[in-house]
Amino acid sequence: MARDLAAREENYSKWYNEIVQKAGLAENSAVRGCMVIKPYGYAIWEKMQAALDKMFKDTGHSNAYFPLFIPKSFFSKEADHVEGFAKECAIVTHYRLKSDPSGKGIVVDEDAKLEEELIIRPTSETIIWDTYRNWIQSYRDLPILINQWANVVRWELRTRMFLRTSEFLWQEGHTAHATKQEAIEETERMLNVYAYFAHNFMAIPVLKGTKSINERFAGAVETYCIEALMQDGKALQAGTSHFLGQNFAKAFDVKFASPEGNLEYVWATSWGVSTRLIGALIMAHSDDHGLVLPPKLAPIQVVIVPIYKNQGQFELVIEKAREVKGLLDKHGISTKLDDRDTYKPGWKFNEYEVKGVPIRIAIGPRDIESRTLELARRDTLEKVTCSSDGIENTVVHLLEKIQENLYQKALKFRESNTTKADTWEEFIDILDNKGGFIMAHWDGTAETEQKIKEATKATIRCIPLDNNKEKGVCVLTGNPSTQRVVFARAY
RNA sequence: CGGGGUGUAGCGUAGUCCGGUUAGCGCGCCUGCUUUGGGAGCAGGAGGUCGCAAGUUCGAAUCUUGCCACCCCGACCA
Repeated sequence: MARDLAAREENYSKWYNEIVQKAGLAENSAVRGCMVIKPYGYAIWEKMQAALDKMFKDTGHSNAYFPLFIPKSFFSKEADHVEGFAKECAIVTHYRLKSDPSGKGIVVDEDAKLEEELIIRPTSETIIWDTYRNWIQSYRDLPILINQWANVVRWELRTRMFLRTSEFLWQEGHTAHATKQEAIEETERMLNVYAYFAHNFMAIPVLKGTKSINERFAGAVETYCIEALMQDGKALQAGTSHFLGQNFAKAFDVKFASPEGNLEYVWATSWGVSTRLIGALIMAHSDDHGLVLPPKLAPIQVVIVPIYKNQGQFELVIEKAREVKGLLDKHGISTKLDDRDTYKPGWKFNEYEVKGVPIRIAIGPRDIESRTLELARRDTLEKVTCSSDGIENTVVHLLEKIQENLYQKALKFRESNTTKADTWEEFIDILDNKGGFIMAHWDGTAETEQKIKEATKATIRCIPLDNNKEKGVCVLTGNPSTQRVVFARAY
C-alpha cells in the first residue's frame, strides 16, 4: 500500500472489499447492512474463538447463553445505556403473519401485536443483570465470571463488511464482583487478554488505554480499550473492557449481603471483541496481492501444490506430497494438499495467495529427482528451494518467523505513523497529509474534544495506560495539559 | 432523513443523449483436443421478462409518468 494519503483513502475501501470477496471471506447479503460470512471467513473466526475462549477459561470464566430478545422496559432502567443504544435498535412488535386479504402475499397480522415490544439485543448488559439479580444474594455467590458467544444487532445507517455490519458475531463477558477493586482488576485483566491476543495471535500491535468521557461505553464508569492502526492511517477500536461500577446493579437492584451483614450493590464489568477483528486482520497485514494471514490464525497454514505433466508423474509427485502432508499434520500444522486436477498450478498459486495462506509448498518431478521442495512464503513473497529432509522443522520455524515478521512490520508501520503535534497547524497538517496516531496535548474537557471532532473528524482514541506525564498546552485551546493523548480518524 | 448515482446473462459492462435488423463484449460456465514449475490456447456451445408497471409510437433497453431496488457521500455508530 505504498500510496499517498489521498489516493489511499480513495482506493482503500475498494481494495478492502476486493480482498474480502476474492479471498472468500464474506459477501453482502440480501438483508440490508448484514453480510454472509463464508466458510473461509468463518474458519478464521473459529480460530479466533478457540484462542480467546481458552484464555477466558484460563482466567476463570465460563460460557453461558442469554436470550436474543430483551423486553423494552429493561432498556429504560439505565439512563445512559438507553441513551447510547436507543437510536440503533431493531424492535420486534408482532408475532404473526397472515395472507394479505387482497391475495397479494403476506402481511403482518395487526391482531398479533405484542403487549411489550422486544428489542433484539444490541448488547446484553440489561438482560444479564436482570438475571444476575436472581443469582446473587450473598458475597458467597460472587464473583460471577461469565462469557457468552452470540450475535447482536445494531441498526447502523452505514455499514462496512466486518467493520460495521447491522448484525455481528462477538463475545461479551459480564462479571459481577463484591468489591470495586476486584472489578477494576477484572476489567484490566481482560484488557490485557485482548492485548495479548492482538499481539501474539493477530500480530497486530495495540495501544492500551482508557476512553475519554465522550467515547465511553454507554453506562460505564470507565472504558478501557485496545486501539490498532490500519494501513490507511485510520485507527480501529479492536476491543473494549468496561468497568461498569454499580450502575447496572443499581438499575436492576442487584444487592448482596456482605460478610459484615450489610446489603451492598454489586460491582460489574463487561468486555467484548467481535468479528470486526477479521476486518482488523485484513487491514493490518494485507497487500495488493490479497489477504495475508498470521500463521496462528490461518485456517490453512501450509498448502501443498503438486506439479505434473502426466499420470506417471502425478503418481510420483502425489506420493511425495502425501508423505509431506503426513509429516506436517503430525506436527500440528494445518496442511492442505490441493490435488484437484481441475485447476492448474498457476491458478492454485494465485488462489492461495489471495487467501493469505502463509506457506505454499510446490512439489514437481524435478523435486522428486533432487529430494527438494519449493517453499514460498506469503508475507515476503519469497520462494526458496530447500531439502525435503526435515521439512517439518523447516516449516515450523518458518511459520514462527512469519508470525514474528508480520508483527514487527505492523509495529514499524505504527511507529512511523505515530506523530507528535504541538500546534493546531501541525495537527491539521498531519491529519490531512499523513494520518496515523497523533500524540497531542488536550485540555481534558469534553467540549474541546467535541470541537476537534467537528473540525477534523479526529477523535481521542485513548489515553494510554503507560502514558508519560508531560506538561504542555492543548493543541486547540492553549489551556494547560498534563499529558499527551492519542488522536486519530477512526473507523 | 438530506445530496448524488446506478439498475442490461452468474459477475463486470457497451448501447440510452439522437427510438429502427436477430441487444454486443469480457470474465465465468459446458464439450472436445492440446496443455500443466505463476491466473493456459484453440474450436464449438448454453445462458437475456434490458429493475417493475402503465403510456407515446408502425416500432421502445432507448422517450414520458409512476413505482421498486441497490450503491456512494453526509448525519449516527464498534
